[in-house]
Formats: sequence, structure tokens, C-alpha cells
Amino acid sequence: MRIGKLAEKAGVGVETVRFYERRGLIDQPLKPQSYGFRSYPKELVQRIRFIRHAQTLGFTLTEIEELLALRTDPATDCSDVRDRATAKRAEVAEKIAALKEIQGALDRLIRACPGKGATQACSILQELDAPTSKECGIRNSAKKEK
Amino acid sequence: MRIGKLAEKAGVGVETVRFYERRGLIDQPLKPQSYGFRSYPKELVQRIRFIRHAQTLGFTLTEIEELLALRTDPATDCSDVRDRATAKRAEVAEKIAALKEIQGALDRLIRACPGKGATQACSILQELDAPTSKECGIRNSAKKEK
DNA sequence: CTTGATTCCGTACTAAGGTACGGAATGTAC
DNA sequence: GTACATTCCGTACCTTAGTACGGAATCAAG
Repeated sequence: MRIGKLAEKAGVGVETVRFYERRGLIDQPLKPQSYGFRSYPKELVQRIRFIRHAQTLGFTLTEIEELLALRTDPATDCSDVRDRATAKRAEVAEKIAALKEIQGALDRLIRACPGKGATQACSILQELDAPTSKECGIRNSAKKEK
Repeated sequence: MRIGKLAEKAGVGVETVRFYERRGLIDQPLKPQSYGFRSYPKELVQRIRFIRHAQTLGFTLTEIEELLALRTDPATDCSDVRDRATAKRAEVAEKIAALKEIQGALDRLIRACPGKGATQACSILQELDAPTSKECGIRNSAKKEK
């Protein structure tokens, strides 16, 4: 199978396959000695689908690389994989929580907004100007007051 | 106030302030004619805090630029701001929904995993190999089978 | 045998939001 | 007055996940 066919079967672009090669996610097959095009084994279709699917689950390419390495390495076992999935689940849960807070803040802003009138009096902009609390103390260290 | 002080008060790095200047989010004060450093008005502290706070609400710098422009422009009114907040709320809701789907998928994988044994038999990796359905047909167009 | 489609390969570009660097000018403290 | 800290300025670099481009080689069809 040549690269175009592989890309088509895996549902990605040719450039993406090459990118994965460069990233080391898939091996680039050797070019037949001094003539012709590279031949890609059919297993790579699955491997690329694995990559795409893991991406939809929120794994980065680096993490996917590690997952693929786990599978290859006979010294690891299923618990390693499970641990990673669990850690990822926790990450996702954290992201959801953060987004819910944002949603709540936006809800408050929208409710407080009169919906008409000058922007000078807009409660949303004013709220953004003078944040109520916590999430704005991220980088403050206040060295010296002079 | 000089740039370092401004950065400190706003809770960002000096380079970030300069970046915001380049981005056009804040005006760069004029340099006093042929001597000395630029002097930053204290209003910029609030403006930078506004930017950071809006970022925590999921607005991009481009969107924030628009919000700031709305405030400056006397021809716009509060409803424009409100509309943007509402649109952003919908975006956030969508992201939450997507993450919940991911979470559900991860949950299923974790539940199905024996938690021990060879990675060859790991249901997580196998599931990733052979995705159950929908989310993998993104780019498939299947031109010719040969 | 010529046209058109792929492949190969390196390099450059995209978006977003910064961070880092190097050297010169300037300000401040002891 | 000299050492150190800041500022200024342009440019380059970072991350992530690709996409785009240009020219040469190669292959497949009519």
C-alpha cells in the first residue's frame, strides 16, 4: 500500500501521515533500493485510527506515543494503561469543573445586564473590570509599594 | 508608572505588557521627547486585569479586543456586550458537553479493563484500535477500492 | 510516448498566547 | 562614580497539530 491509499483508509491526509512519521508515531517504511515508492503495511491503518481515536478522547500526541510504547513493551501490563486512562479522566473532570465555573460567571453577568443602554453602564464590562475575587490573584506577588 | 510597575500591579510579566501593546490591546504611551522611559497611566492596570479576567472566562484576545472596542465606542450599547456573553456561554456549554462524552468513553474503557495482565489483552488499547462508531468517520471519503 | 496523478523531500507557514534574548540607553543606590 | 537594575527595541523562539508549497522523480493510462 502506498501513502495515499494508507491516508485514505485511515481517514487522514497524506501530509498528516508524513507528519506522524516525523513525530515518530509511525515508522517510515524503507524505500525499495533505488527504485519506486515506499510500501506501507496495512497495520498502519489501525495504528493511525488508534491515534485519531485517542485524540478524540483528549490524549495529546505525546501521550499517545506513550500509550503506543506501552503496547509494544512486553514488560508493561494493563494496569499502566488503566492508570493513564484514569489520570486522563481526572484531567477531563477538572476541565469540566473549570468550564462550569466559567459558565456560572457568564450566567451571573448575563442576568445582571440590563440588556440595553450605554456600554459605560454595562454591568458585564464593569464586572470584568473589577473582578470579584480569587481567579485574578494568579500572578500577583506585590514586592514593594513605593 | 513605568512598565515594570504596571506589569507587577496588573499581575503579568513585562513581556506580556509589551505583547499586548503589539497586539493593540493597550496603547503604548509616547516616550517623553528624547529622554527617559515611557510613563504608563494607572488605568492600564484595570485594562490588563480586564483582559486577564475575560481570558479566564474563555474569551480569546481577539474577542477581548472587540469587547474593549465596544466599551470605547459610544454608538454601541449594552445589548451587544450581552449578546457576546450569551454566545460565549453557548460555546462553553458545547465544550462541556464534548468533555462529558469523552469522560463517558473513558469511564467505559476503565470499567472494561481487567487492570492487570499483558497489554496485548488490554481492552482499552483494543477499543482504541477498533473504535465502536461515529467519531472516526470524520475524514473518510473512500474514493476507489482497487 | 506523452499527459496527468502520485510520491518524495525539505522547508515554511498557520493559530494563540506568549517567552526569551541581546545590546544599548537610561535610571537609581550606595 | 560606578555598579546594578530597568527599559527599550527588534527579532527569534516556544507549543500543538497539522497544512501548504515547490520541484523532481516516478508510476499508470491512453
